[in-house]
Amino acid sequence: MEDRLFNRVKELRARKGLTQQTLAQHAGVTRQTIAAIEKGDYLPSVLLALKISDVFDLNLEDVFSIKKGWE
Amino acid sequence: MEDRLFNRVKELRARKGLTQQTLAQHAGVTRQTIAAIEKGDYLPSVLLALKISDVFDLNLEDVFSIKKGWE
DNA sequence: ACACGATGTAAAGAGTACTTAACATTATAA
DNA sequence: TTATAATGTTAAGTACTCTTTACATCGTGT
Repeated sequence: MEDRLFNRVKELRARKGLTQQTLAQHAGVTRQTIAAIEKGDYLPSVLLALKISDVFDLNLEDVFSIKKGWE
Repeated sequence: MEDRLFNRVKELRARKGLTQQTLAQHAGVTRQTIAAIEKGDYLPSVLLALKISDVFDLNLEDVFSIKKGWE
């Protein structure tokens, strides 16, 4: 049993017309960090996930969600 | 400007009558990890924060929240 | 053709989340 | 007293988040 985390950062960012750069600045991280999260390279910390959700004016659960799966 | 994260894990766990051990099992981590989070030693990942919130049947924001500060 | 903004991607290093293992204290119960 | 469950705490090690630097591609505009 392995849980994965899905996020809608790329979609929501595009919907708001934000560049990776500006989202990164608002969240206090680098552009590469945003790119890596969108790509699914790794999961953000709670702090960063909360900041990103703040930028989108959404609850964290609306941006990041657990998908339970097997193996 | 430095942001900190506060959590109500210890309070909510006590309210539910859960031990660190059982909460840890439900969240898929060790007892020491729960203890460290309650103590404020470090911040959990989003995945773990979501799992813990799940155990309490609460939104993540009701368990973990950013406190913005200066210096 | 040339420049520029946005994105994709990769690698090295710093810092941190989490595990495992250990030992200690306290409270409750047999 | 002896045992057992719950918690506090620490240390070493592994895995991962995030930064910095760098180079490449694509699309738009001049």
